[in-house]
Order: sequence, then structure tokens, then C-alpha cells
Amino acid sequence: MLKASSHQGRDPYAPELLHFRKGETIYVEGDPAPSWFMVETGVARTCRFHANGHRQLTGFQYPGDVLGYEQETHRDSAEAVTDVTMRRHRMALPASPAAGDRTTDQSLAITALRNALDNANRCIFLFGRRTAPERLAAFILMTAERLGGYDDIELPMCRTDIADYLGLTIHTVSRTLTQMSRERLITIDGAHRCRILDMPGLRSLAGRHED
Amino acid sequence: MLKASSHQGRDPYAPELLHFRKGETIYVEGDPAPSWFMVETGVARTCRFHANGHRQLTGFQYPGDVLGYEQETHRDSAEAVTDVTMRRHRMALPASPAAGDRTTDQSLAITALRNALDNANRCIFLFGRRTAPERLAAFILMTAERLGGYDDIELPMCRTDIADYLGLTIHTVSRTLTQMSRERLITIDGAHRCRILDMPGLRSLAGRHED
DNA sequence: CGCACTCTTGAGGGAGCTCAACATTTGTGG
DNA sequence: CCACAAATGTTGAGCTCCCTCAAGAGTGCG
Repeated sequence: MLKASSHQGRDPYAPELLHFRKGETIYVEGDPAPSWFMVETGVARTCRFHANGHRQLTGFQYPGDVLGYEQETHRDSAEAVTDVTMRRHRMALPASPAAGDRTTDQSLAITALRNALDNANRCIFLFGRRTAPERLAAFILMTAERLGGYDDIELPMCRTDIADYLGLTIHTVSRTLTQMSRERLITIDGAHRCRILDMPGLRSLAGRHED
Repeated sequence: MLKASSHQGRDPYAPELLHFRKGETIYVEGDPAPSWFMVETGVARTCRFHANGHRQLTGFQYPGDVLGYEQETHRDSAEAVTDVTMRRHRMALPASPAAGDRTTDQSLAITALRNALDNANRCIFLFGRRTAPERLAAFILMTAERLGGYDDIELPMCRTDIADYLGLTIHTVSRTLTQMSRERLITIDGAHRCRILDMPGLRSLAGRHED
């Protein structure tokens, strides 16, 4: 399941660098989870599938973000949104045999988990009982912040990803973005690029007057 | 902000037992977060408020669940749904001074965070682009599992809590529950008690044919 | 008993989904 | 390089689900 450019027989605790091409699967829901990943370059997505086939994205992971830190088996699937480079870490099991600096490892894990939890809670907050324009405004602002806070944003994911993340259809996403550009909040330049024109207006729409 | 029945001058690392009465505030968004909590008895809820005043619950915490494990300041508020007993733990800072078994403490934190993250992801999954009946079916099943897997469930929270958690209005929650009892999926016995009549039907409605 | 609070129920309207078609971009082979 | 196909994105019309507004019923407490 794990596509690794691995070298057998190396130090099993040295974090390993892996490459995935756009669209490739990193791991699948239900796979055993002996390791977790931190994005170095590119963007990944995590998702789950409903019984009815509907896909729900649970998050996008940018450089520095962690994914796959779960007990026993993975609770979601992960795929590469763009070409992506990730570092694979061994699970820091409490009862693991002697191996280097476990404490540092655990601290790293705690920080990573805390960030992941914060992101998850932010999502729950952002997308509970909100209109399509509010969700998209929040999404654009969130993405802009992740990418460094510039007004010019490269959206690495396709419309379907955005829709499955925000709990909308691609039609509504498309229509709403068009509407937002009509209202001079943003400009859309192709499918993967947009620019924030009216930051206060966008923040207000997202329900973030302060912060 | 922290209402503690604390004894000054005790071992600062001994987890402390706190009591909160139904409706009492445990901590508030923005408070400094020098400690985190684990529920012993009762139920708590975490929530955030939108600029427009709308409340979004981010989770319910049952015995064994953790809350407030955040960096620097709390990212959400926490309140007691019922009378609740919690154990307060010190943050295990990587650079904290010598104090007992830090490693065990960190392992505990990792387990707690992992569970919290799993719950958060489950919520994102359950409530993305789903109808009111689907959300409520999922909610009832989730609550039943949390309470031990019995068919007879005591819902400790009020309708407003359920609505703010699922991103619905109390009207829709009420109407939908009534409808579900008309369809013989559940019975409603007062505001805080329900019984699952048709488990397969409920699982199917929640989109969980297997698992 | 009366007040406050929570929950339930109904009628009407609007946001977003469905169905359908078209436009644009990307990829592939001649 | 162009022709064509496939994938992705945009736009419109109609309908459904859930929110809004409004009122009534049940419950707990002084």
C-alpha cells in the first residue's frame, strides 16, 4: 500500500523521504499505521468515503503539516493533491525498544497532533451551518494564511476537492466563486489561481471581523 | 477564569480533581491554557462563537475524553452539560523542569490527543453534506456507542446543544426526531431519553452499512 | 398557580442540490 | 502542430430540504 523508495536494512528510525505524484495514493483507510508523515513540499489531502459513495475531505496538508498519526489502522485515506514530498516517521510507541531520543520524538508528535487537532476544530467551526459564500470566503482566507498571507493565491486543488471539503457541490462552488468575483471580492484567474481584492469584505463575509 | 477547588501549595504536578455544576463554564476561548482536563464523570461540551453570535459546538466529552489541550491559549470554550468531575493535568512542556515521569505524561497526552483528533475527524466526516435525518441517525449511533453500546440512550444534552453541534436548528432537530419515531426507527421518551428500535435501519440511514 | 424555560408543530420562502447542457483546458496520437 | 477525446469547469431551470417566523404544548420551580 505504501509506495516507498525505501532502502531495506537502513536505520529503521531515520525518517525517510518519500515522493508521490499528483493523484497518487499515500495510504488507504484501514491500512495498518506503523508510521506517520510530515509534508515537506507540495500538498496532500485526507478523505473518507460514505457508504453511498460520497467523498468527504477531512483536510488539506501543506508543508509542515502531519497526517496519518492514528492508532492501529488509518482512519482516513491520503492522496497527493500535487506532486508531494513527505518524510515518514516511525510511530513512537510507549513500549518501543531502545532507540535514540524518544522524548524529542514524542514532543514532535505532540506538537504535530496539537496542530492537526486545531485544524480539525477550525474546520468544524468554519463549516457548521453556514452559507456557501461564507464557507468559500472562510476557505479562501484559510488557504491564503496557510500559503503565507499573500493576496495572490494558488489553489492547488481542483473544484471537486473544494466541494468535497466544504460539503457543497462543484456547481455551487463554481457559481459562488463567480458571484464573489462579480462583487469584486476576488478575481478568478483560471481554475487554480485567485486574488483577494477586498480583504475586509471577505473577512466580514467569513464572519471574522476581528482576529 | 478557572473555577477550581484548589489547594495552594500542593504538589503542582499532582492531577487535581475539579467539580463543575450543570451549565458552569470550565474555561473560555482565549484563556491561557496552562493545563488540560480529562473527564471523570458527567459530560462536557466545547464550543466556539461566530462573529454573528451563532454558536458552534465542536464536541461532547464523556468520561475518559480530554479537552483543553491547546497551545498558549484555549481555542474554544468549555462548559458542563451535566454536573461533571474532571481531573486537571499540567501541560507537559518539552522544556519543563525536572518533575516525575515526564515520559508517561507525554504518552498519556499523545493517546488523549489522538482520541480527540479521531473524534474531530469523525465529526467532520459525519456532518459534511448530509441531510438532517442522516446527521441525527449518525449522532444517535455515535452517542449510543459512547455510552456503552446499549439501545437505551440517555441524551444528556438539550436540543439546542444537539442543533448547534449538528449545524441544524432546534426545530429541525425536533421535527426530524419525531419523524424518525413515526418511522419506528427510535422511540422518544421525554427530552433526554430515547431507544433504538431499528438498528439496521438507523445504521443504513447514517450511511454505515458495515463497520 | 403563574412564570420561565424547553420542546413541538405548522406555514411559507429561500439556499443549494439535481438534471442538463455548454465551455474550457488538458492530454494523446496521427 | 493539429485533431480529437477526455477531463474539468461554468452556467441555467426547476425542485427539495431546511430555515424563518409564529404559535402552542409540556415541564420545572418559586
